[in-house]
Amino acid sequence: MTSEPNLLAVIQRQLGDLNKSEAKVANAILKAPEEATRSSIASLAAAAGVSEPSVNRFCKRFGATGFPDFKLQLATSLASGVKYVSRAVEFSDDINTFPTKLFDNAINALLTAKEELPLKAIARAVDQIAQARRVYFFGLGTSAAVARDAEHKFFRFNVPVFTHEDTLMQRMLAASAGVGDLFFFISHTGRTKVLVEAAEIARQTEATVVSLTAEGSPLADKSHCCINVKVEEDTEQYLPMTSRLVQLVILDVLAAGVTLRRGEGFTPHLARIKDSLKDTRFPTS
Amino acid sequence: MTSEPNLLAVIQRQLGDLNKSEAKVANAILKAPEEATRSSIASLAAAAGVSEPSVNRFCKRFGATGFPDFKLQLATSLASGVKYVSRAVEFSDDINTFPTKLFDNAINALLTAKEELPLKAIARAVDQIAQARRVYFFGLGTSAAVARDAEHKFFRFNVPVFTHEDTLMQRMLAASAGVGDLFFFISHTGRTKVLVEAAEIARQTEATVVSLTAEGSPLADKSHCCINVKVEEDTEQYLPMTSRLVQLVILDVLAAGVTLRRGEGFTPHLARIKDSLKDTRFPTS
DNA sequence: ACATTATGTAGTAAATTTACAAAAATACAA
DNA sequence: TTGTATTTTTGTAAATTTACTACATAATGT
Repeated sequence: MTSEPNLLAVIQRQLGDLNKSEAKVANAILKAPEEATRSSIASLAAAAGVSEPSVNRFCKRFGATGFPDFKLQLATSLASGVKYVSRAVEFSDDINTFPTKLFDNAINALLTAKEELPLKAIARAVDQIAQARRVYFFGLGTSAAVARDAEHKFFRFNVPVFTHEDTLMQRMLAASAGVGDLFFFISHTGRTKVLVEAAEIARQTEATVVSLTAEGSPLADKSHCCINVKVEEDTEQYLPMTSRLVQLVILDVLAAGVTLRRGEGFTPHLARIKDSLKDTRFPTS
Repeated sequence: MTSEPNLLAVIQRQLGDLNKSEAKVANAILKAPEEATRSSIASLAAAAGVSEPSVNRFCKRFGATGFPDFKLQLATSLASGVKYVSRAVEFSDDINTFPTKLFDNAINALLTAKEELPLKAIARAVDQIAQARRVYFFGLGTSAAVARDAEHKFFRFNVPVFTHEDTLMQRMLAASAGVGDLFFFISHTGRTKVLVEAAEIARQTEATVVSLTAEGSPLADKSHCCINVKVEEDTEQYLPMTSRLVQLVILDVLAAGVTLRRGEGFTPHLARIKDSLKDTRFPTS
């Protein structure tokens, strides 16, 4: 049972490839998914305006053994929380629809990423970060914000952490690197020239190069270790929204991995950092 | 249909109050719940060593209209039950468990946030951002990274956008603000003194103050419009992980809202920005 | 006009539910 | 205790609903 993260999303995506009566069934289900899980094949067929075998064929097309199995998958999919499915926000959307769409997209991206986590690469990156004497997080554009977030997270491990958005600084630091230095490149596409060049320069030193980017990209090729993020970003969308969320959570995973590596004795150190912020805040009333 | 949070737990609890054959059914289900959702009433009856009507009576006892309805509830319960339990990472976790935990926590946070989206506040913030002549995103620590991300997103709207991590710059900019300026403060706690003070200073001018922070916090009190984010961050955890994800998606929502406000004619402008990046990338092979 | 695909009809098999009867358990009096 | 009445539990068998299969017809494309 290859349970998809979201059956409704799959149906929505394939809408175009369906023939007439299958499309009718699809629309009936998308219109009232909850109800579909409680219907008999006869009532769903009536609701869609097709015959019962058409419904049955529809179910088999989507990998179910039959109608009851399909209902089960649908119910499971609905229970996971993401109800509505949208590719992109449309200009016809209003305040009641587009926020939900964006949240659903984000949730879907994380669900998908969770299924295909590159655990070996993650474990290896944790090793390398834990051993590093110095860690540089480099990214540009949206990924620069991710790098900044990583800096805030990782500096707590007593390892000097640096971030630079300045590409010249990135090159110079890469050029002067040595043993114990780790360069962590963050890029959605893995094709940004200046970043790939910086990775190339770093790679010519004794430093370690780790990247959080797309598999098979130029940046991935330059890295000792590449954490592959497969996020199908809607290309019509002009802003990389979901991929950076996945990147952030993967950095959380790396941070947690390093913490676990440090062992329980490290907890007081983290607590001390937290306490140091106490005086900068208004007390809770 | 008052679907219980976890049907298996309910069955377990009532085990003592059941009569012989019902108990047999209960045990069969508890032993292999997943399988039960896929069984027919005949096979489950056989597995439990009882007659088919006994299984049917069992189902009705637990609030279902019949066997199929029961299977549906069970499947729903199994699918959602696992996900809604967010657990902290333990020192006994290993590479196979803690990444999933962190992803589940992130997904849960987004699911919860989605349910309680403050749509009115969001709509209002979109209005205000769309009207602003200048927008400042201010945050500190982790929220500074969020602010940086927001900057990358919002500068595409032909509205001058600024971010500053420097608290003195934040104060000075706040002090010299005027009509048409919008200050957007990002803070998980809403209690960071320097940020609240900057908000207070901005508030004394003609500028608009919007915040993405906790309801009822000092920062929220200083704002014209507060987008309330209710994320129950694990207080034992030393890093605010999930709240910033929710903040980021809400900023995506605001950006999308502004785009929709700009109308369809604005799309070419966004495309132009995207195209401008083309030459900085290695072409896809 | 033929081949292919799509869809529906009707019959069949399977699954579920109901009605009812038998069996077991319980209560109570002698 | 023991036997009997009563209630509860359980199973059998039939009725009903539901889902599936085989085949025929319609639509589509070549």
